Formats: sequence, C-alpha cells, structure tokens
Amino acid sequence: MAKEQTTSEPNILNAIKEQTTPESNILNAAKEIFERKGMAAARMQEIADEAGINKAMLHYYYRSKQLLFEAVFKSAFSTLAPQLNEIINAENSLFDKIRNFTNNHVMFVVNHPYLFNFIIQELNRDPDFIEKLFSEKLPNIQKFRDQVDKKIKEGIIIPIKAEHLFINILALNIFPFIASPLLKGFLKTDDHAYRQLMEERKTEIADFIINSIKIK
Amino acid sequence: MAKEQTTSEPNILNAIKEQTTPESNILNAAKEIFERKGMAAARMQEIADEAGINKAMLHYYYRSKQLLFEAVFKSAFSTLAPQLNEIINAENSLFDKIRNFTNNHVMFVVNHPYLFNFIIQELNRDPDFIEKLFSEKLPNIQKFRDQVDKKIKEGIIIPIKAEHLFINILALNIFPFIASPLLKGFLKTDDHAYRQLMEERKTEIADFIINSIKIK
DNA sequence: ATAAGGTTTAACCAAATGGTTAATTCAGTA
DNA sequence: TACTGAATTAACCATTTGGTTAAACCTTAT
Repeated sequence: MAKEQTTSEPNILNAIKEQTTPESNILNAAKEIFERKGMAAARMQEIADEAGINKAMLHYYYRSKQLLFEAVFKSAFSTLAPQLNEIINAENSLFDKIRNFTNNHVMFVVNHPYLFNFIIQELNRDPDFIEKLFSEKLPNIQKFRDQVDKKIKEGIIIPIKAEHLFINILALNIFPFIASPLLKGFLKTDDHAYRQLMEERKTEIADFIINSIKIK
Repeated sequence: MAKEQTTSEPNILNAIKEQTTPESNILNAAKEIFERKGMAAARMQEIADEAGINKAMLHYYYRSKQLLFEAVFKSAFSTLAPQLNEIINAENSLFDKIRNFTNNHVMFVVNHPYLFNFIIQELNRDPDFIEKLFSEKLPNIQKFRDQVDKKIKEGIIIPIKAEHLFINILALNIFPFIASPLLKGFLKTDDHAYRQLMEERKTEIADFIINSIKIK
C-alpha cells in the first residue's frame, strides 16, 4: 500500500506546489482515459502509458480498475456538482442565476469537454452509483423552489414548478454539448459553425428562458 | 454465408408474418444488449444467450462484432431519424409541430428506453460514424428554416435562428431522459415522482417553448 | 555503512473474449 | 433413397486484459 512520505522536504514541497504526487499523476491520467472512453472501453495499460509509468503502479496505488474508476468518478462529480449547485444555492436573483449559469457554462464545457458525457453515461450504466457515493452531500433544491415560488407570487414570472425550470435550464445548456455529433449531423454544420452557434447560445439560452417565464 | 431460402413456403410465410428469421432474431437480441450496454461493454456470448443460439451463429450471420454493431446502430438510427425529421419536414404548422413532437416524445422514449443514450454515446465515441453511414440521407433543415423565418416576418414569433429553436426543442425533450439518473439525484426524486414529472412535461415543454417565442 | 521500508519494474498468470473450424444435423431435390 | 448445400453445434484458438509477484531500487534513519 502507498505509504505517506513522512520526511523528504523537497519532495513534499514540490508535490504541494505542483500537485505531482504519484497518486495525482495517476488520477489525472485515469481521468483523461476514463472520461474519454468510459469504464468499459478504458484499458489499464493505456492509463499507465498516459501517466508514463508501469501498469503495476496503478494497482499499487489504487488496487483495482474499479477503485481507480471510482476515484475518477468521484473527482469528476465533485467538479460538476458545484456547477449545478450554482443554480440551486447561489445568492443572486433568479434572472441573474439563469444568465450567469448560461454564460459560464460554455467555458466550463470547453475546460471539461468529456465531463458531462462521462457522468451521464456511467450513471446510466449504474443508476444507483449516485446514491452509493453521494447520498448525503447532494444539494437541497428547497431554496431554489422558494425563490421560484416567491417570484410567482409577486407576479414576476408565470406559474412553473421549480423542478421543471431547473431541468429546462440544464437541458438547454448541457444537451447541445453531449449531443453535438448528432446535432452537427442533422444541422449539417461543421465544427467551426457549430462553435459559433454555441457562442451565440451564451445569451440566446438565457433570453429564451427568461422570455418564457417572465410576465410582460 | 447465410443463403436466402429459395423454397419452403411455410417457413418464408412465417418469417414474413412474424419477422423471425435468424437474422432478425439475432439483430433483436443484439439491439437489446448493445443499446443497454454500449459497444465496449457488450459481450458476444451475452447476445447469443439473449437470442437463444450458439455464439458461432452470430459470426455465421454477421461475421464480426463490429459488423453486428453497425447493423444495430443503423437500425437504431433509422428508428430515431424519422422522429427528429417530424420537426423538420412535417406539413403542419410550427406550433402544432412543437406540441405534437413534445406530446409524442414521452411515449417514444418509453418504447425505446435506451435508444437516445445509445446513439449519443456511440456517436461521441466515433463522431465520424454519422457521416460514414448516413451522409446522404440526412434531412435538410431548409424547410424548417423557411417556416420559422416566415413566422418571424409575419410578426407571430420573435426573431430566432431555426437552428437554436431546433436544438431547444430537442434539448427540452430528450435531455430529461438521458440525464435522468443525474436529475433524480439532484431533485431527490424517486422513480414514481420522476415519471410524474415527465408526464407533466408532455404539455409543459410545448407551453414553455411557445411562450418563449410567441409575440403576445 | 547498513538495515528498513516504501517504490518501481519485468515477468508472469488466469480468466475472459472475439473469432475459427471441423464435424454433424437438417431440409429440399433428383 | 442418396446427394447437396445450408444451418448448427461443440470444441478449440490466439489475443487481450486485469491483476499478481518476486526481485531490484532508491531514500532515509540509525
């Protein structure tokens, strides 16, 4: 089992500065491969190559493919959860939330191109996974629900269940990226034109949503 | 290689009536497994078991896993394409299209629970696949574009690119199903309540879209 | 220097998996 | 009835793959 380094100052300092412990090196390589190919198609040898180490090291630090995968999944989910949490728990107004999330989302996807696909694909393979690993620390939607209901009472937006609004915000933002090959095909759009479309959606989506729920 | 049966009337009639040729039997079993597990995780033995035949028969009729997979993918895509085509090429009015598609979509997904996930997952694995197999017979969006532009000129809907509207319609309909485990987790909703939500969306989505683009 | 303990490597292993083959069965035909 | 060619099966094969192991290699403390 990997033992924590008790001494060797230069190593520890370097590791803290650059985050290049063997564990993190392996985890990053595993992220790369798992997120792009999924659990079933990923190969331990490929991860080892990506990390520039021997295949046995993977098992030395993470025991098995399953455990390495779970580490990757947890990390991926921990990257994504705060993003979605913005909608539910941020302090700003409802319309600001929608504009903010929509505006930030494109860049988030550029930085994590396979993340949503990976999470959704693996959760469909094992839907209980999310409960098994995150049952306690999933956010509570109640705050968002209160916010929506308040706006409805104030006559600012039309009646709509917070759940539906939440789903709609995510759908309009996330779907175009996870279904991009399909949409590119149907829209007969090349990569450049599609990126252009996504850029437009930064404002398009928020307008679309707000226009739909706002009472004029 | 499988030889077409030249005689034996009862067999042929039966096959035509019931669609139970060995090929179709294998294809159905392969659909079941491939669509649920994806190419990488699917096992030829499992498909053979599902079809109730020997593993060698799969290769006898379809040569290789890759070719069997491609047959399944083509079939799956041919099931889905007309569905999406409804939006683009149906003869009815824009609002009717939106209501129609949205209303039908829930039942379509119930009948083909893994279809969208499968297509999207495998297209992300190999984005060129859609071009390789369907380059010619993909629908042309021009008709839909004309329809949208006309409604804009008539002052019935606000200015919006047909591409964005098309993407939005698909996103709002399809996403809640492919991301259902994630959404169930975040909304803390059990299966029954989630199905209830999807039922509500049959009308909710169309209202949401039309409300957003219609000039009042 | 050397003993100790974590780290790294090369070689190896067993199970799984896609695919093949030779033999057998079966249906239709002459 | 015997022949012919397709359909089917059981056994087999080669490769891939996740995982293990024993030996070698540091690094550090005594």
